[in-house]
Amino acid sequence: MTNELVHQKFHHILDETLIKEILEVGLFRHFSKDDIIIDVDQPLKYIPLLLSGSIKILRGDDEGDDLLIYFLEAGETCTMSLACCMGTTKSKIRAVAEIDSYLVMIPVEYMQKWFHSNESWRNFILESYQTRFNEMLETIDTLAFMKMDERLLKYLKNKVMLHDSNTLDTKHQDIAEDLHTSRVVISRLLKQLENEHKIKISRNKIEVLV
Amino acid sequence: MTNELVHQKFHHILDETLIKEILEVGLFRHFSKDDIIIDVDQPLKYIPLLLSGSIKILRGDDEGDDLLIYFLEAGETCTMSLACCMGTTKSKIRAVAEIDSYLVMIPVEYMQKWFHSNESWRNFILESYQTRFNEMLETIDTLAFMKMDERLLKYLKNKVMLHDSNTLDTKHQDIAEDLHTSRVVISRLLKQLENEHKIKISRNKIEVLV
DNA sequence: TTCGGTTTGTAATAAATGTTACGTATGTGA
DNA sequence: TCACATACGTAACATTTATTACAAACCGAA
Repeated sequence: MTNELVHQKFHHILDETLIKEILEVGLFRHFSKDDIIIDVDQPLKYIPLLLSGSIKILRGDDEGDDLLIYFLEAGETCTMSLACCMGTTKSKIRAVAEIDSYLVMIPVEYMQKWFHSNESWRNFILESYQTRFNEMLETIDTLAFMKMDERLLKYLKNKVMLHDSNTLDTKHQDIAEDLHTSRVVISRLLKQLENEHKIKISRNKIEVLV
Repeated sequence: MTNELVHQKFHHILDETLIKEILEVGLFRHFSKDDIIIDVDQPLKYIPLLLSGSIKILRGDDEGDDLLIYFLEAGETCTMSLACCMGTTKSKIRAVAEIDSYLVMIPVEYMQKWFHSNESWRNFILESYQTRFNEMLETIDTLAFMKMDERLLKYLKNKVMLHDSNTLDTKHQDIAEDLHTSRVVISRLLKQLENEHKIKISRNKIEVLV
């Protein structure tokens, strides 16, 4: 079943030989919602390929403060881990399962080997880097140029897009943590967005109208 | 003379054959201080390798507002251009010569070709990505977790480090643009840093003491 | 239904940053 | 040396965001 998923999610970019090898050496793992897949300062020994679900990539500082950088979706890999694996080998980010998720974990040594031996893997890595690079730029943009109310709306819209549903079941506190601000600020701004008829709020639920 | 520089700055990472090819197909360019090397929305047809000098990589929004992302030093390449070249082909950043600088510009098609044919080039690209990735993370950190006074001091220290001199000849307005704030704010905070004996201010000059 | 924990609303206040306005210093070239 | 542009200092004020505190609403379990 997981084998099927590997084919399904990766055959468009990785060649048959490689997929076969992935099935041999990869470790299949399941994570439940809110499980921490990798944490800051943990050593990275595997490259994750996401088969299903969704993973939140966060930057955490020393005091446990977080900031959402981007989401990982099925068919993608975490470029952070690539960058980390090659260099310091310590994770600089935290990865948390947003919903139940299945992963294949590839031991780093294969990542290196394949990079020089398999063209489709090279392209995959390169493409991943590009995608994430642009997403990091986007994040920087957001932080540097946007006010909190804009950031909040953007965050909500993005979540709605990824979830394929207009309604998010989330509490204000969670949003505050992702955007690295306080719950009070989020509540205030959500109320404001509701007054502008852009969202509808109820307990543990936010309906996005725009 | 520029040929010498290519060897000097890149022989530790790129092999002889490749360097020879770079000398054949690369275009040598000189930029003076404050020259715009590439601007937002310009199409990217070349990968730059920096031979000497220093280049400021900025993110610019629509209204001409800027934010410094990182500096490029001799022996490095701009990973942004890699990411841009492969994808949208339009630059998402602005590159400005910080001081007089010499570059070799490699046409994109070679970048692709070498990526699959030359191991040392592959490693170079991969290493560049790692370095920049970490720097982008650092930038995100700074924006998300630090206050303006901390950001300012960090900016000054970084510049001092890159310049090999305790004294920066820069005006408050320039700093304000790099950090995406206003001149008044920078002047205020600089004064504050001076009172804390961390810097010494004079016209067009800042001496960093810590 | 009642208790108790969780989630949300809101006010009051503080701190950080942004904006406007204008005065003062400093260097340059006529 | 005088006029002028540029760079800097600073006050007053506006806006945005953070913090604290507490009340109200909601929900599930006993």
